[in-house]
Amino acid sequence: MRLATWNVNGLRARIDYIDHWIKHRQPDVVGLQELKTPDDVFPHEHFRDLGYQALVHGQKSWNGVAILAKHPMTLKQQGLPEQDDFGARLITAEITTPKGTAFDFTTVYCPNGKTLEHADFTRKLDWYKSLHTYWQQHAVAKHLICGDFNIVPEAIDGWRGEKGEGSIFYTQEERQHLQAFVDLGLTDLFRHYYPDSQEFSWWDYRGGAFHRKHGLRIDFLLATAPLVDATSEVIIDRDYRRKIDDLTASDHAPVYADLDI
DNA sequence: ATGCCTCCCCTTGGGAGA
Repeated sequence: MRLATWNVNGLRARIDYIDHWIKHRQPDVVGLQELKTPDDVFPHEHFRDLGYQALVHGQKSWNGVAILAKHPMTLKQQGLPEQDDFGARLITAEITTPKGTAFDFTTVYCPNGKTLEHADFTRKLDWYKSLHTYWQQHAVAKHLICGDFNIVPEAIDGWRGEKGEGSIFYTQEERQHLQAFVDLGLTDLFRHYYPDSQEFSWWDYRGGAFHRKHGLRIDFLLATAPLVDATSEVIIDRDYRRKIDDLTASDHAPVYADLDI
């Protein structure tokens, strides 16, 4: 079972690029973020032709999340309670694998926060509080939450290293909210399997950041213990941050894990 | 310090992204 997360930076602008990745990697379930697409024009038939059912929580211009699945899937939640006015940023489904294992899959597009001084930074922290509450109220043994968290967990996860400490994405306040999920029993799959590796999942479009290795690891797969135990591999798919022919990549790479469930 | 690039919008420049 290959479970993936990907901030695609515009679903409609990325659709041909996404096809390449899906055909080469053959994921079973994909959490997508930053669709920038209203629900009424989501290309359901396009993904159906590739073998996927889609559940969508979109909006015009900004934000938007979706889950693609090759296996039976039912919607459990659209939108983070108490945070509707901060955009379409959360969707949860229950998925049943061919082996008959049921698990919950949540994907999130966490707020950016803009700057430490901006009102959106406080709202970002509040949004995390609501996510924490949501998580506690939807506790199931097998649950994976993935997405763009817009937090650099440790100095190793940002190209600026220790020099970044204290600036937005690297603050203790933001990291405490990530730690709260660890305290609730979730594990960052990539860091669990690669304790010392510096790999990034996002690179700015500007200034040749990808080639200069100026990136951040902000896209995670967080899993409960039974799913951690079932995981055999975790990949940050940086090849898919590169241009394919004339197709522009997202500024985020896909991240996926293979699980025996 | 700012822009770099790319997306979106009842577009043609401006806001947002991280």
